[in-house]
Amino acid sequence: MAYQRSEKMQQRLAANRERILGAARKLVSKGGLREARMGTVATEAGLSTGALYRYFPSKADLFVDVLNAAVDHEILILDQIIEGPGSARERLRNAVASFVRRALRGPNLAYAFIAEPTEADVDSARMLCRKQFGEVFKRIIRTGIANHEFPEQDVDASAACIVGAFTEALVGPIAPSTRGTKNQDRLIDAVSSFCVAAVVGAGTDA
Amino acid sequence: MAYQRSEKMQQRLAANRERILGAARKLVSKGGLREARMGTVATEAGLSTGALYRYFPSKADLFVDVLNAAVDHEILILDQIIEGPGSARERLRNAVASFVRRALRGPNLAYAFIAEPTEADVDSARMLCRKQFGEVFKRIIRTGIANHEFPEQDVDASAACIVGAFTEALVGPIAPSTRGTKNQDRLIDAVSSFCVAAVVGAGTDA
DNA sequence: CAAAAAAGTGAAGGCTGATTCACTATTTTG
DNA sequence: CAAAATAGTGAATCAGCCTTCACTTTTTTG
Repeated sequence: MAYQRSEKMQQRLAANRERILGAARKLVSKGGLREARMGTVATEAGLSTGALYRYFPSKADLFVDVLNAAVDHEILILDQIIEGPGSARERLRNAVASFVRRALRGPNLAYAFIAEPTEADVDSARMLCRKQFGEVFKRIIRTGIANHEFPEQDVDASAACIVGAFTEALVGPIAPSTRGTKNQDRLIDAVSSFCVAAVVGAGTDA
Repeated sequence: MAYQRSEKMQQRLAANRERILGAARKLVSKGGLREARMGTVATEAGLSTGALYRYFPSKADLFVDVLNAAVDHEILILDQIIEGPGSARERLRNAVASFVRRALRGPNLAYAFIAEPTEADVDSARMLCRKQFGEVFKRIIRTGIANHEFPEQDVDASAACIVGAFTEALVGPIAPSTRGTKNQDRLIDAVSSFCVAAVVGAGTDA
């Protein structure tokens, strides 16, 4: 007769899977993808290397899962802000500020991912994630344009620029130093002001 | 007596070195760092793999040289614009537009480099390059602030945001498609407007 | 509880690609 | 031109890691 996993067994397996994901997440947020070896993940998760392959078909798959989970979480938060109350301008500002703040707080790692590449498979997933972030910002920009809070503009370009801007502004600060909270606040402010001003004033120039 | 290279020999060696660099550049701008193998570089340059190591101590060294050369070239161009005539605002706009335009034209590859990562050694060189670009933009922002063309702002943050913004806006377009020239012009315009507006309006919000 | 199934182990296998090196070819020297 | 020095060759070596697999342990079945 067919093998049937007991309740307890199921839970243990699920727990293992979580531990693997957690271990991978931890390693990435510490040393980046570059230093995340399968062997280390296994050890960290308290399993053998071979066991990992019972849960994930390949390294790329595992890390894409980690990436997606992290990003989904961030997107959710951004979405709440974007869909929430306030003027488009306020929401835009808050969304950017929130993202930057969370990134600086670390050890969140949507950022390690965003900033740093590896194998082709994971890399293309990363691209998609950036696009996802872009989508969120496009929505708020469109809203603002509809409102006449923002001038007409190339929504795709603006969204990409926003994502690029805060990403880049994070690259330096994120990895090594945890500069003082005061500086962090200043950075959050600078970056969000930059993005808001850009969107509010875009198309003004020509 | 000590061996002394003849004129002709020296030139041949120098030419080889150039051919190697050229081959490497070509391969990177085509397939990215990821696909640039030492063997291929050698073939492309008409030499054997071993020979490369007479000219460059390692793959990383070779590609860092390629990167730096490409970036220096771009920086030079940016510098001319930044130090040239016109209002700070115009110069800023032109600098961004020029960079984006050149990137879209390809096969320039400061971009392949900017967008795409690899080994730690090359990667850290890339970081430095980004910082260099940032420096250029800091200068023009400072100028504009001094002029009262731009409001007071966190110059470091703004410069980083600019570099991030146009970089990101390029990532999609750059690699696969050469979208029509019309679209390219539109993109160039959108990105530079974005950056100018951001700098002009930064600090306005709060 | 014995047999069957599934989970877990970790050393060995493989792959990719940089780097080396014993050797050959070319240049320079005297 | 012979000897010495340097340049060039490319197959073999080395290294890092992911992935596999023969085997052990645990769980489930009857």
